[in-house]
Amino acid sequence: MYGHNGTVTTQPAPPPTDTDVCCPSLTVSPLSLDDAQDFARILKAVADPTRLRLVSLVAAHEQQEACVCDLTEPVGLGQPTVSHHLKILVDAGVLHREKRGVWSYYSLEATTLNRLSEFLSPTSTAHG
Amino acid sequence: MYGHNGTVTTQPAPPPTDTDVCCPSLTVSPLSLDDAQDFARILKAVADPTRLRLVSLVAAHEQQEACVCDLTEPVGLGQPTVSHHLKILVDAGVLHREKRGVWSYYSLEATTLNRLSEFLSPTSTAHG
DNA sequence: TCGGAACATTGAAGTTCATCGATACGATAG
DNA sequence: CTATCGTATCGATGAACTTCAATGTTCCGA
Repeated sequence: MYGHNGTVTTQPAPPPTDTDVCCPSLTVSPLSLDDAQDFARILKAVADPTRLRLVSLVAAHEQQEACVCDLTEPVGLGQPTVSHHLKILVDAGVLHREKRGVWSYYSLEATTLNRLSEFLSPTSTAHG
Repeated sequence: MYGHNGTVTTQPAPPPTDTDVCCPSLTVSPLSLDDAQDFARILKAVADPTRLRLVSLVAAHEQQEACVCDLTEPVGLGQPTVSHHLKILVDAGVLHREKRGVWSYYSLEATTLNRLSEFLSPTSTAHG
């Protein structure tokens, strides 16, 4: 989609590279609009001081999980606001929600953070 | 400041860990409000599809630098809008601007992306 | 000195977002 | 069944963000 101003001469149809298929990197090749929107969606979920603190609180909590009542006080916000932020993090795949009885326990979704970390890493090393 | 609910048994006065001083990690200990705001600011700069594409275009360009005129067409936006996004990225420390003649050449600030990558990495490995 | 080229800045319009109060939902205790 | 507790959702409000058109600024060539 990017090289349409030039004409393809040698290669007839170069297949997408491994980086394109498995884990696109920010600094290797120009991002497609789809990949850009995909990663921007995840990044936007984390790009908020309150949500960063929520993630860190969940990760640092016992058993690496916490319910809403554990989080409202540390971040100093109301329960609906905290639930709202947690929903955004769950929708983005950063946190995982498991309901046990009346409580909702939130835990880390390490895969998403790892994908983000490797995406931003200037030197893409390991390819899942 | 973080482990005050427990009692220290062996160490008399544990100094702040390297992670706290050098490069705080999202999943190690609860973030301070300052650190959260600091990283949220950088993340917010990158949490946009257009800006992600701009960064990737700069990184993939020759000499790993590009001027505004190289970027307006690929992202399909006007010059003022692209300049606006680039300013946000420069202010966040993601890109570096160097003016040569009439042109402004933007290049990657690898340190910031590296810091972000390690910050998000679930298993903090290398420090510094 | 004048004109043009490349880029930055300003002002405005439309949209999205963070936050709160009120309310609804589901589970448990009595 | 009723009351209560922990959460999720809804509606509203004020702020922030994205985008563009118009204008300002700086540099180079004639």
